[in-house]
Amino acid sequence: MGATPARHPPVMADVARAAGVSHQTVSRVLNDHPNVRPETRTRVLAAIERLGYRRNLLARALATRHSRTLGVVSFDTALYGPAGTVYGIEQAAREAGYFVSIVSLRTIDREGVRDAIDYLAGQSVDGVVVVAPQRSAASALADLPAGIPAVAVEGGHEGDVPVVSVDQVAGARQATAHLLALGHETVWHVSGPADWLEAEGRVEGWRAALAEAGRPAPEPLVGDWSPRSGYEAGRSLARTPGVSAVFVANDQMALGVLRAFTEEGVRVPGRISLVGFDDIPEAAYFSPPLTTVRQDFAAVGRNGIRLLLRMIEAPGQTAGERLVVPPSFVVRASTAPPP
Amino acid sequence: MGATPARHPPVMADVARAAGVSHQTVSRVLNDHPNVRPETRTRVLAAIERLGYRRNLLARALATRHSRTLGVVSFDTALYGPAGTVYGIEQAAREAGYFVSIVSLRTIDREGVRDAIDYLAGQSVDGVVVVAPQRSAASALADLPAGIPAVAVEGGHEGDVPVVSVDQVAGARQATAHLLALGHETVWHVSGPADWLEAEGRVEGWRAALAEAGRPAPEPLVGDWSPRSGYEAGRSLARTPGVSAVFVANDQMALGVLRAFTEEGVRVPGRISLVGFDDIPEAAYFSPPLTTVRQDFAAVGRNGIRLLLRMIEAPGQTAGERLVVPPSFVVRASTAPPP
DNA sequence: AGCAAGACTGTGAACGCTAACAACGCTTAG
DNA sequence: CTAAGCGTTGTTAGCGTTCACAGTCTTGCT
Repeated sequence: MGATPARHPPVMADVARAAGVSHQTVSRVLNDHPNVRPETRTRVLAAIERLGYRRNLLARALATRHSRTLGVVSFDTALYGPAGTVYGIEQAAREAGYFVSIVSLRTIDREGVRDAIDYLAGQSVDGVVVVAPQRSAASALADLPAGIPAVAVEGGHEGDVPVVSVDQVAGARQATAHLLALGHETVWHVSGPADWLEAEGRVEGWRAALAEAGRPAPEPLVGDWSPRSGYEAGRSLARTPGVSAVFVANDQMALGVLRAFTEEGVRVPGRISLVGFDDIPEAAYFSPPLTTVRQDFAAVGRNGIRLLLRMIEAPGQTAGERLVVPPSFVVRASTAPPP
Repeated sequence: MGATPARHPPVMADVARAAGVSHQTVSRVLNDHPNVRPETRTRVLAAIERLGYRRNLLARALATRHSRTLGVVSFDTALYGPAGTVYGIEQAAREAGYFVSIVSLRTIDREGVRDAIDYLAGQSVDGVVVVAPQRSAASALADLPAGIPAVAVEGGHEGDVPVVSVDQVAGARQATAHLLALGHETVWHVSGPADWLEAEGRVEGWRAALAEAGRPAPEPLVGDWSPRSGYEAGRSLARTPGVSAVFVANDQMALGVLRAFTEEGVRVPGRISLVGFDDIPEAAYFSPPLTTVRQDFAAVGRNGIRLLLRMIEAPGQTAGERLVVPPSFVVRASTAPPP
């Protein structure tokens, strides 16, 4: 009772003293080493409990040279897609016994991604997953610091970093083909912003379906994912003669289009059919309920982690793998044969 | 050239050797200590550059006993509210030169929150912000491990942990008063799930406004925030005679209500007026555009960080502060006088 | 010239943990 | 009866930083 109670939280040595053993024995108990006498173990455990001891993970990571922490580099985690992916990542990592440290970039350029990864490397993360939906982000992966396992999700294939993503082209193709099969002459497109790989993939799929059917591809209207930009595209489309089917690159813009059509007196799907992309939770409750392409973002995140863990556990084969999650097409009430 | 190139990334000692100085001088350069000769500084900098040296933040944190990292405990980061808040937190923390480590709980109970905070404490985070929109989470804050600065956001007042949140009561009151002022006899309510503090606050504000006007409060319908639950409430409401105004506890449910009304042939705002809560990006493009209460989630996150940093820099006055962000009322086209 | 004050740099010891090895006591076989 | 073997524990040395202190080398002043 002579020593003043430590002002700092207890450390391993304190526990050792309290239990009458060496710090190393405490460490052994904590790490489930086999050769500790049961009685000693319980004594140590009791001391830990009594002192409220918590092991310092930083010191542990410093000594072992790995942290059981995975780094995530993301961009605008408030968007539906990235948010869902990051959520999947967190859950999968936790299940595998890893923790997650997130760096969320405001603007996503080569330098930002590099800095983020450098920071994470400084934290001794065991691996990194980069949410790289934009071309600029994906290309930043080309010159990753070697030595640290990394995967990209929601991105294109660049360098030899493994990638997990939803097959945008297939989804867009299916959406377009669906409209064509209903009898529409051609399908218009409201695309996402230029730098986004997903936007590009959807344009590509849409073009491919059109080309397959031998139909002309109208000039796409370019949006920025927001309902507002969809609204503007919708106004323009409503006034363009001959438009009977529109494939919109995401559901939020589709809502904007829908709103513009309502204001302009264009009935959906009576006069114009509409297909979206993503299947946000709201889409089923639009008026009319939106036919769309569902992406399982959480699955993308989970698979990203699975791939990353495989790389961590069996390094070497850093083959530029590519894992594709198939989208699923959800038919609701916004599509019908042309008038 | 005799030494084999280190298999591990270079450490401070390597830089020191390369620059012909002591490791301590390298440290000084890195930490911008004043007393380093300019020439020495550039020599060290050059060596750092040449070797591609990156300081090990773990070791630094271990030595300094703080990590310039803030911990975030959150729940379902895929929801609009928490996602927005977490985004605000990340941005504000980054601006202040802090990093962010996130633990995202699947279910939010006392034990989960405790574990999360313990883990973060083990990471030597300098502070913790808990996104605690549920009563169970908020009450978990009552027995926080002392010593580590913490604030709660989006939560109620419990224990003496400072809280930042949007004034739910005021928002709900305003929404209800708006409907009353339009001439509606009374206002019905579709509430959020039981355990949520925000749901409770909105019920309270709604009740208060009704009581003030001396109007009876109908039994609220309870939803779970999802469009689907709103849809069900909407069907029920459409068939209840005498309903002319509904205040829905969030925009997603309001969308569901809207959909049900459309299906039942109930015109909005012709026969029933509708007010939502949150102002999600989609709300302005509903049919009709939704009158709603906007919450600035990012501001909540930013203020949470601001409060936390104040606590970190000036410990001691852990007074149970309470910072309230005012909501703002956005009138669109879903409200009108009763028929 | 002499000497203190200041600038600059180096040395050793933490920080709290794990890894590697050494040492101890007890059993068991030769 | 002794040596080897095993289970169990303690000791020492890192992991890569920073901190406290002790030096050394300039200056500028008397």
